[in-house]
Amino acid sequence: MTEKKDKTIHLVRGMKDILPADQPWWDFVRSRGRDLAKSYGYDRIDTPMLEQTNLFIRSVGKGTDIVEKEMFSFIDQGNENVTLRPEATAGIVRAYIEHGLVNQPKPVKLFWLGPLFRHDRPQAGRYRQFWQLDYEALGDDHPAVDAELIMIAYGLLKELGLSPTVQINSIGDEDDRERYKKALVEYFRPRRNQLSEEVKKRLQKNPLRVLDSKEEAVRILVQDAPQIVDYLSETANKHFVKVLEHLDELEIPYVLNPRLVRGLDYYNRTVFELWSQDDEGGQLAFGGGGRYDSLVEQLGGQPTPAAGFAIGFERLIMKMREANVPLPPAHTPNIFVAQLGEASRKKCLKLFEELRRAGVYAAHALSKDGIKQQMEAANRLKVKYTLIFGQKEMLDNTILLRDMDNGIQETIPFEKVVPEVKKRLERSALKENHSSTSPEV
RNA sequence: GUGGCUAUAGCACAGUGGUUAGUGCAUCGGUCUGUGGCACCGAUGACGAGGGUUCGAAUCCCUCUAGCCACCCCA
Repeated sequence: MTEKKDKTIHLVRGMKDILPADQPWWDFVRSRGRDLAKSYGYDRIDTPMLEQTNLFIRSVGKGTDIVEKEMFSFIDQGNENVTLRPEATAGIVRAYIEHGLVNQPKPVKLFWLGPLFRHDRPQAGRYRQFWQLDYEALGDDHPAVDAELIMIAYGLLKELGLSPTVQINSIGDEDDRERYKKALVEYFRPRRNQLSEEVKKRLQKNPLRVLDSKEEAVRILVQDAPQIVDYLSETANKHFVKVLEHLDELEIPYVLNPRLVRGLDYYNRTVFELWSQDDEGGQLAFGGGGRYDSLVEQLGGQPTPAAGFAIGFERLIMKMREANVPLPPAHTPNIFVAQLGEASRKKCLKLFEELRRAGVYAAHALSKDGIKQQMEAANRLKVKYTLIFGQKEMLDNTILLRDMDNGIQETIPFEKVVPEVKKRLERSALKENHSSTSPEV
């Protein structure tokens, strides 16, 4: 507890600032997500960060790690047990029920985007506050819905410059899963001594999760274990086949992964994940989703089939950076207003504002005195033109327009500066569109 | 939640018991109150925190904190 350092306030563990330099990546992902939502007819919905704790216990599932040890939960001043949302679907479904969205034409397609909270151990690409975007389609049990969601998720990642693999499986309906779980437990019973305590516990609590264990011994055993696809009812099986047929038609490559299960209890039938191929062969999930046909009813709504997926921002952006994915061109100022002397400074702030109102993206450095420093600033901003307004120009009622590429300067009447600048910028923008073949950076 | 590794300016690094902790980039200023990219000069700014060993600690030891890696899990 010393004087200086310990008073420094710092980031809470697992939290992250998204600095101006990071924003282009985030903007890119967010805007692509939003654009796609629009073009597929998914309407934006926002839900609060804080929900009743029970919402997640009832949806995500009591036995899951998320609920058991990762939720930021607390009792508020009104003695209510609340939780910072650890995932998005539960809140969306709650809103769907609470506001009667059930009365809208089906499927009700929703797009969601925001921060989530899980008290996990932080690691690269894993934070305690992290962002996801979600697409959810409620009220339609047709396999085409599943396929469309996969198409969107896959397409979004492709548009962001990545090449994901689609991992897909069906975990059937509840009866199917019950029969399968029994078979699985039976398969492992004679092999119990090869299992760690951890896996044994999981086998009891949530047998499906044994399938995606990373323990070498378990992985080997799992290879010969019964597969859930063999336990699907006829309807569930048909559903799955139709989803796959759609994907074939769409020419979306996928990997049938009989060991794919998801960490939340509410899923049934189709489950899928989108993986990046890591150099070392390790897999990293960008996101995933699936059907959750009983969740709405479970949370007190009418029986409503539904499906959705979520994609996490942090890993996505991490991989995009690694892959040097080109970002859309940044919106930067294209003209700089430089002044010399007190009187000119006053005029220049006004001029800057007039340019802005006329739709010209201008910049200035009014606090600087030297012309040199202002030119430096203009250069750094990579503006096309710099306007120079000093004593001489003020007397003549003119202004200098300097082309920053070739250094050519022209004197133009002060009153005409705004339309003149506009005209020139428009002309050079046109020229660039015609000549430039690659939209760099 | 478990185990391991790491922690030096905004960033990338050097310094492994001995003056005032260096370098590059970045930032600010000067050479140069009328012109940017170059050059030169200068300035700002750091040993994660606390304790211990020692004449002396960025360096060795302990504790805490944080990050990273592998688990766990997931996004």
